[in-house]
Amino acid sequence: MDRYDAHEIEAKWQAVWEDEQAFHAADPEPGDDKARFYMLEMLPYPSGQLHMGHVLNYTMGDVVTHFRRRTGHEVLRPMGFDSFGLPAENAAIREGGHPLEITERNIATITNQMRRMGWAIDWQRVVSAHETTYYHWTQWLFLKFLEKGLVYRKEAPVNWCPNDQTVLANEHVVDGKCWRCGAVVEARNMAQWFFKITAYADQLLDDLATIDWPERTKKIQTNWIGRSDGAEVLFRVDELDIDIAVFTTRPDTLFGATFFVVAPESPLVDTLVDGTADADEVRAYARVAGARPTEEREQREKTGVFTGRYATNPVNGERIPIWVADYVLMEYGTGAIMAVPAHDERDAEFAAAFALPVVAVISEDGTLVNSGEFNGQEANAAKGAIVQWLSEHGRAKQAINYRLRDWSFSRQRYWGAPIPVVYCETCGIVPVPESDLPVLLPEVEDYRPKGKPPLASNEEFMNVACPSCGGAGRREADTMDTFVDSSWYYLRYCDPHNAEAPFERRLVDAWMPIDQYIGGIDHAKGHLLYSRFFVKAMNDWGMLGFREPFQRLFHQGWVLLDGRKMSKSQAGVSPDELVDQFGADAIRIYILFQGPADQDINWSPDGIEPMVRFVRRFWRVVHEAAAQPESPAGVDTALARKAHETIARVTDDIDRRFVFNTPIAAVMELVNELSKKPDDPAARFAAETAVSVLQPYAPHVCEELWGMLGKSRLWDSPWPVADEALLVHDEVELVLQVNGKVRDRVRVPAGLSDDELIERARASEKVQAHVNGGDEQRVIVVPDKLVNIVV
RNA sequence: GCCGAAGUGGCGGAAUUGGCAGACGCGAUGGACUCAAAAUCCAUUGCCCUCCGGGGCGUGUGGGUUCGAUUCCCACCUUCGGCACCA
Repeated sequence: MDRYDAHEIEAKWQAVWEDEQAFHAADPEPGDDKARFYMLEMLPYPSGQLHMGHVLNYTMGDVVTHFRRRTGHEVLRPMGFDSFGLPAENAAIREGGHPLEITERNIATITNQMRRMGWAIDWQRVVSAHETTYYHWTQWLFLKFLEKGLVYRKEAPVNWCPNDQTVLANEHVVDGKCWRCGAVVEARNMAQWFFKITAYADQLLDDLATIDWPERTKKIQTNWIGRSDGAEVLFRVDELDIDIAVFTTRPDTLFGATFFVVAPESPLVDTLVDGTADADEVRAYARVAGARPTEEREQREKTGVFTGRYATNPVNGERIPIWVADYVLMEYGTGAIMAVPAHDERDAEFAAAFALPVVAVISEDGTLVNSGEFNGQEANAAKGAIVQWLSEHGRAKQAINYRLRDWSFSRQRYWGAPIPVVYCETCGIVPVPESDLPVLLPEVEDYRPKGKPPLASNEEFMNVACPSCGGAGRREADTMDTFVDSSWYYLRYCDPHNAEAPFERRLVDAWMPIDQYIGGIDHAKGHLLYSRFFVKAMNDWGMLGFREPFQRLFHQGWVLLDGRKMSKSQAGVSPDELVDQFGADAIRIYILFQGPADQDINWSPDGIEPMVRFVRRFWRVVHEAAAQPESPAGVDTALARKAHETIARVTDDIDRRFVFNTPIAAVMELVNELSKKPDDPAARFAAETAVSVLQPYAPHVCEELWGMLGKSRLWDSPWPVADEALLVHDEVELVLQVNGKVRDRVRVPAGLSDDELIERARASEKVQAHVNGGDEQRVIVVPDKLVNIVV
């Protein structure tokens, strides 16, 4: 028997797969009816090397890829690099090189790491965001969104990261900090580009019901979109002869509105105070309060000033004072509220601070009081009734508000796709014509951020003729957020070399939506929301024929080092070093055997050595079995049954349950059984089965053993099918309970009647001892499993 | 504050539809092989008691439903995650 040499075997089969392009997915032919499966894991940022978190992610995807291939699917399993953007650029700054050079070096390193892990990737479809052949179409899509009115430029308060020196999307501010670098984010007013994702808020919410995603992820998106159903109610300011609208989710409390509040940034402030005695004072407050940094504003100590004006409550005609206070936000609703201190905590605090009246309108039993003709109605029913009554008088309408904001995606950084527009003094903002794409990212010496976009100081890039009038124009100097690149990369994989269009609809429709997507839950409200938005928009324009990109989603857990997420450069845990030391197969088994793949793993190398031992033992036991004669077809021994049971368990675990640790345990059990029965007539069959079902986990050693068993091309061989007849046991262990406690176990033939089973139970001495002559109250029988005697 | 997820041996974890708690692996203990070690193999291994037959307890805590609960229900504790002056 040859000694098991992981490195020799792994290099050998990796070379074969490379030569054959074994995992290349064939393009769909028009009219073919192949079963297809699109398996995708989130693509890596090439800001360093792979770490064990990637190894978990991609090994899991690899098991699914092999399993689906071998169960008759044409599987698309591509790979690419999210190579534009902050992660890669910051890596370049850290290492003191140019982003292009650093990025491409990292891509080469990661590619090599991926090959050494033996992952079944279609290497002919590699896509990198920074390649002109890719960002050409990112720019093309930008123009399309612009043309469709789903992209706009606006001066708005945005999140500025003082460390990364760029604007951040709301999605990437966590607890007021930049999610990448942790710096406290500042509010700044800047002209920025936005995707109008809010236009799809409802669909993004409703269509969650159509996809198979973890509930917690749907919850995150639901919270983030933050839909509130309510009403818009008009309050009249008689002196000025104007109406002010407020949004409320509690129209049932309208009779309890005792004052009215306007946000300090609201343009209404000026209108309201014009000509009042304290106008200057109010304006001064509004100016200071409106400019206050967000963190300070969240201090919750209520501040505000009375405007001197009154609004009329449309339900009862009461005149209530209008205040300006910074606890009301301009961004949400209408920037003005009716305040009901009796039933809103914030309004209550404000009323307490400024001695404003409080009128309760809902009693303890949940019905309305002090509410005129609505008294006695149940609060929820009253909501509709009051809005109905008001709308008949033209003073209210049903309304919906969202928390979701438009996606700000322009970045004041170098390493990204240039935004293809030109500013012209005569024509304004002019899109670059499609025929002039791509707008190439110029090579600049000094790409570092300095508070203004680095491209702005490149005169050669900036100065361009206006595409519309031919006069002097200036290019947009901001670049696109890397999340724009990753919002459509999975579509490009379907048609990666298309030079005429981002993709051909026929190809995308054949593969999409993605059957299984795997990636970190940290992308729940960013990438996963943006991508859904992109697909919905493109579907509306007829570019593709589906409305959701990711049909099934799974989040792998983190690989933690000392309780923290692993980063790309942790000493001693580089996949390369581990492969050098233990071999790829052992690493692959190790990372999936640690526990359920959606659970965090505390990194410790201690678990790897046992997996190496298992692979060696597996190797030895299969070699011993190979010396045995072929197992006869339909061989029926306990070992044969164990093998069939293993097939059934592994298949069900991967296919239906989507768990990856227990199949390894099942194969270990089979190998243990086999090692105890080396002469069993089913020994060879058991060995073949173990090799076959372990192949998705350890493709190299299994391929080698498959060859040793006289077979070839396991990666292309059909997945084994368990013989149903041999899954049924003819003898079962019957559990005997007395009063619900296990007292004995006996082996009985399968399929006995209830009466026969009770007979066996009564015959047990141990059962008799516990029944101890007591009266049988009741006997519960679970056929082939259990008898419970209650005395 | 609102919403959600999770809590099982010394450790990672298993138990799929309410039916044998602890599969599989680690670690530990004892033994075989060896001059010795490594590797390998065998046995034991939830806790407590034991006259070695067995008995009691046990899945975060306290209740409940049930013949029977890690699994279902209620309350609570702890940890983690999302949202949060969002009207």
